[in-house]
Amino acid sequence: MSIMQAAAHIVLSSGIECANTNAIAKRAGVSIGTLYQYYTDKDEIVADLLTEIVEKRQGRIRSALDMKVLTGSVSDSVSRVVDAILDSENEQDSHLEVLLLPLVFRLGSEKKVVATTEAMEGFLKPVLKALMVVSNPKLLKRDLDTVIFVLIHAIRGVFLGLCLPGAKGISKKKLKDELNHLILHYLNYKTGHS
Amino acid sequence: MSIMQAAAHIVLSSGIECANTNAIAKRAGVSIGTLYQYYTDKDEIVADLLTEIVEKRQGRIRSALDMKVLTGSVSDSVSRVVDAILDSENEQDSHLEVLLLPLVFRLGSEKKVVATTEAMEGFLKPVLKALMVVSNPKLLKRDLDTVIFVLIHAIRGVFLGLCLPGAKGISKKKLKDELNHLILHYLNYKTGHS
Amino acid sequence: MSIMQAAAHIVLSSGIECANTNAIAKRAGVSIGTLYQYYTDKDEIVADLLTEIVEKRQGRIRSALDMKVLTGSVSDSVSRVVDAILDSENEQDSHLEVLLLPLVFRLGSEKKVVATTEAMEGFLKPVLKALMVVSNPKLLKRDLDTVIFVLIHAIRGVFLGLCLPGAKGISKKKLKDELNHLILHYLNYKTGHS
Amino acid sequence: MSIMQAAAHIVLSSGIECANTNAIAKRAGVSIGTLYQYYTDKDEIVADLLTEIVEKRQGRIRSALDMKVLTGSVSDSVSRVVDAILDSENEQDSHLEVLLLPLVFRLGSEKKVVATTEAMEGFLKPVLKALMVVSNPKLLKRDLDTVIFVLIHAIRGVFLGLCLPGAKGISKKKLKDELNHLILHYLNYKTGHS
DNA sequence: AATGAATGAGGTTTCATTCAT
DNA sequence: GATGAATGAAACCTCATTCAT
Repeated sequence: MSIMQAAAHIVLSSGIECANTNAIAKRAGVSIGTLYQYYTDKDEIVADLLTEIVEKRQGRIRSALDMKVLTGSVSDSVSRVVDAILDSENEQDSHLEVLLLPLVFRLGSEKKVVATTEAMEGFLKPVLKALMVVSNPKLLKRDLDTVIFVLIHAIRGVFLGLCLPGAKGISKKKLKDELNHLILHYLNYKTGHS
Repeated sequence: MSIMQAAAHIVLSSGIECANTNAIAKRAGVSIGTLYQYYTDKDEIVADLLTEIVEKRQGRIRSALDMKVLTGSVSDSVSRVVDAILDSENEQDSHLEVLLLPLVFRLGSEKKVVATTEAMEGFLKPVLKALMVVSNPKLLKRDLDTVIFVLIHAIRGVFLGLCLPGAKGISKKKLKDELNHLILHYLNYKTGHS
Repeated sequence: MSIMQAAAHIVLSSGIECANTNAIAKRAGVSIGTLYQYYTDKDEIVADLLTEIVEKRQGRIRSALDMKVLTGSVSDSVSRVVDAILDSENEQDSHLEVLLLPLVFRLGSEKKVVATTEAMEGFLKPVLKALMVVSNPKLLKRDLDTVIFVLIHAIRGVFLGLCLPGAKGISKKKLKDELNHLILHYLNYKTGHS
Repeated sequence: MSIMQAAAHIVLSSGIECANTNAIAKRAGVSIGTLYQYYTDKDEIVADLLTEIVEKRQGRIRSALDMKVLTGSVSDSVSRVVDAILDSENEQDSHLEVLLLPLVFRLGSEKKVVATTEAMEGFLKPVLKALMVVSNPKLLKRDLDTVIFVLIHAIRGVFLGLCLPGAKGISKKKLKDELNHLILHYLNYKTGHS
């Protein structure tokens, strides 16, 4: 088991407070000395783990949109983005993300951290902006930055909410439908259900 | 300065990692012994701080809705809730909430923690449900629990997003407008702008 | 409840580690300040408690022997001493004594401590010595101090052993018989059973 | 100096209250961190120290009896046991035992503690029982468990008494003689002196 | 490269004791 | 006398990190 996997496993199964470097090394089956040859310090392990998760999701979103933005309808694009955000190859990645979030605030800015928010925002912003401007001229009357801020954080809130205790009974399929609904209506499009 | 205020101040100005019991006691101008006469352990300090913030907001929301839900229009109710959530007597409360959130996961459930999510959810859920059912029969065709889940976490996401670095340029007024817009359109109401 | 009783109660019911001054004061229904007006420090509380127990037992032994040593037989005297040691007005005194013993070693010698051993030894020694010399001339050939040392610590060992977990099934009556037997045979007297 | 030796040394020279983990580590010439890599907590140090002492004595008693119980006389067996209990390779072990005894009551039962009493009792009980039954049929009329209880705690009392302040003038040789005397007479055997 | 024993700064918590009211 | 909030020295223990092998 890699050091990264070991860290993820411990955080998920025992909580952040158990994820100390000695425990991670032990679980990874390497010595603590070896761990420190691959990572300069603990922060780097956390940062890398977070980065990995975020980049995985980013990749999914990117490939969901590639080449199809211009050709498909806005509604299709939105649907693909929602799928890409809510589907996770590794089911536990988003849970991990919530658990690691705290540590982001501890990480010095000089560290190579791609904070999850910024990552999501940084990537989605231009895509959404383009999408919106092109396809719905009415939006130009509103403040685009604010619209995007609301959109991104609303999506993100729902996404992270999935990992909280209150999300037990929620069906993923229904959630995707509603999220599509939310986005499209917010952008003044019609959807199937209403 | 009270222990609670001292804890809040340190978390906000220096980060969670600096908020150790000695530092809190020092900042509060009391001895460490005194601190431990008021709080049984560090977790309780965090829990109480979080509870305080959450309850303050809950109070605002509650009084924003009291007596006016039935008489006013849905659009007015939503607007009042949004105002209550985004306005903060103490400007820094929401920032603090984001910083403390992580620790909720560490806190044993036996502690008197009103986790922020649950608190918001627990209180808003019935209000929103009533509001929706009464005023928009079309919603009955959708799954109400999922709708509410999306609504709450979307609002919450935007609310918490305000404290992240990316929110610098966002005007609160515009944000409120957009959030109202988001909610009402999601619930199939019309608003002024679109 | 007096401070002394409170201390005894806590030690017996919750162990020495729970018997701190604050807990004792609380249980006694007085403030910690009041406690410190009656006792100069914690050691004095322990010392007084121990002294109380020891003196109570000493009183029992003394009155058991008073006036009857010269008139009765050795066997009767021994029997009375054994009774006096093993019977306890307060059943829990000896248990308390074992639990407090540790603290004796902590107590500075300048404190008014009558250590249990010394107390028992100091009082029994002359009595036993007189008894022995008078009634069994053969003993003079042995080293009286050693004989008494063995006797006292053997009795004391059995007495304290009563409070240890292994003593559950032991009947007090049988124990007294055997202890009488032990002592008398050791001093070369005959008893009823053998 | 090993951690164990350091702990023993401090307890003997300065008392239990000075035997804190920092002092032990310092005396042992290791860091406090190292100490905690070998022992999970302070209780374990005490428990191990006690266990070590008890097992050392147990070993002596065991080897004193091995193979010779059946062939030799009862009087020889008793004499060997007494020697094994009172002789100590390390002169200070029994003193240490008395000082540590108190702490046994504090130690959770889940700890690997072989409490001295139980250890002594657990081992001596069957040996003594066998010895008695085989060699003195008269004893069967008495309650064997009580007899053994008295014997063990009497021996133990004398043994531990050796470490108390009152034992200064006692010669070990004379003491052994008297203890043999005590035991054999208690079991209705005759010895040389009387 | 890999190891893991050793480190020690620093965190949390306890509790005997004081002293202003 | 009585009170009890406040004190702070000192205990226990953790864990990120180093470095000799």
